[in-house]
Amino acid sequence: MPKPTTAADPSVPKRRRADAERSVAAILEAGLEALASDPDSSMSAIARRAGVVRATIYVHFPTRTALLDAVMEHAVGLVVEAMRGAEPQRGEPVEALERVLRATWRQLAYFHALLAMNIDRLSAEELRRRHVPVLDQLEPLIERGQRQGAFRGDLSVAWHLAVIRAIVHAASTEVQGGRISDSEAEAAMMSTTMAAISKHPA
Amino acid sequence: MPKPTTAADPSVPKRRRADAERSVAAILEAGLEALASDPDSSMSAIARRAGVVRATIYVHFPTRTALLDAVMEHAVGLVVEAMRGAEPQRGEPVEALERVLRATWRQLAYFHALLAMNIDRLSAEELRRRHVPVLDQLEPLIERGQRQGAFRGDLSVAWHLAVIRAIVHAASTEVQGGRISDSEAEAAMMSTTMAAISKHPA
DNA sequence: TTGACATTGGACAGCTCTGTCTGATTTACT
DNA sequence: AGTAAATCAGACAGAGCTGTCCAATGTCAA
Repeated sequence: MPKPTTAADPSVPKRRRADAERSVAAILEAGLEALASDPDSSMSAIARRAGVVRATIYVHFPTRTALLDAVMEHAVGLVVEAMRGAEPQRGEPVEALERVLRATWRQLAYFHALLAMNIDRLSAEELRRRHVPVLDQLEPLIERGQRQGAFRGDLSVAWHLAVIRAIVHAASTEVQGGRISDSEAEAAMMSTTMAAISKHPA
Repeated sequence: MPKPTTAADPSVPKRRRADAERSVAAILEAGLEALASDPDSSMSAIARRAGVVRATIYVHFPTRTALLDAVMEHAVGLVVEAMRGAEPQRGEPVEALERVLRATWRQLAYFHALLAMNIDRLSAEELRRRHVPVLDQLEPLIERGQRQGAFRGDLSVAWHLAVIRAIVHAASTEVQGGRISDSEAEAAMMSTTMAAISKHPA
C-alpha cells in the first residue's frame, strides 16, 4: 500500500523542522535577490544575505546547480501565482491583458532577470521548458484576443508573447537604471504593448 | 610642435607589424563572439577561438578589463558604421527608421548582448556613456518623427529607443532559438516596432 | 526534559582563472 | 639575409570559489 509516511501531498514533502523550513525560505529569497542582480553571486554571498552560514545551504541543496534550479522554480511560481490572481480568462481581451500585465509586470521582470542568469547554464530547450508555466498563462489570452479581432492576427502568438516579454523587460530595465519612474514605466509599458499587440487602435 | 611620429591620425596608432595587426583583429572578433554568448568567457576560451595562445592576448591587452573595453568599443563601431550607412537623416521618418532597422537589426541585437555583459561591470553612467554613439544615430530620427507627427509624442524619445532595442533583441533571440526564420523575424520586428512607435496607423 | 534535528565556524583539498615570466621559434620588414 | 618583432609553449604564484567534513553549540518537538 502506498502509505509509508504520515502525509505526502507535495512531490517530495520532506519532513523538516520549523527552523529548517525558515532557512530554506530565507535561502531561496536571498538567492532570488542576489542572483537577479548578479547571476554569478557566490554561495558565500547568498548565505550572507540569507543570514546563514555557507555550509547550511549545502545541507538543503547538494550543489550550486541544485540551488539555482530551486530558485528558478520559486521565481516561476511567484510569477504564475500573480498572473493567476489577475484572472486572464475574464472579460474583454484588451482589458484582461492590461489587468494581467499590470498585476505582474514587476515580477515578470524579476523572472526575466533570472532567465538571463540561466541563458548559458541551460540549453535553449531546457530553458524554454522551465518558463512554460508563465507562457501558459498568457497564451490562451492572446489566442482569444486574436479570435475576437482585438489583437493582430497577422503575427504569431509566439511572437506576441516574445514582444510582451521584451517590452516588460525594457520597462523594468529603464526603472532600474533610474531613467524613468516606476509609474511612468508602467504606463509606457502598457501603452506601447497595447499598440504593438492590438489591431488598429482607432 | 605636435608631430613627433610619422603618421598619427588615430588616438593611439601604435606602429604594429602586420601579423600583430591580424592577431588583434582575431582577438577582438573572437572576443565579440565569445562574450556575446557567455559574458564570463575566460581568456583561454577567447584565445582558443582566436587561434592564438593566451599569453598573446596579454601582449596587446594588459588585463581582462582592457580587452572587454576594447571589444565593447569595437562592437559599437560596427553598429554605428552600419547605421550611418543607412542614412537616418534622409527621407520620411517612417521610411528612414525602417531603413535603419533593416540595415542594422542583427548588429543592434549583438550590441545589446554586449550591453548585458557590461551591466554589472560598469556603472550605469559609464555604460550609458559608451553606447551614446549608437543612440546618437537614432535619437535625431525619433525626434524628427515626433515633430512631423509620424511617431507618438506622448512617450519620451528615451522610451522609444528602449522599446526599439527590446523588440530588436527579442527578434534576434527568437531566431537564435530556431523558433522563427530569419526573414520572418525581420518582418515581425519591423511591423511590431512600427506599430509601437507610430502614431495611429489609421 | 530529553534526544534528535539544525546551524555554526572553521578548516580542507581541488579546481579554475588571472596575470607574469621565461626561452625557443616563427614571422615580417628592410 | 639579417634583425627586430611577434608568437608559442609552458610554467608559476596568487586569488576565489565549490564542495566536504567536523566538533561544538543551539533549537525544535514529543
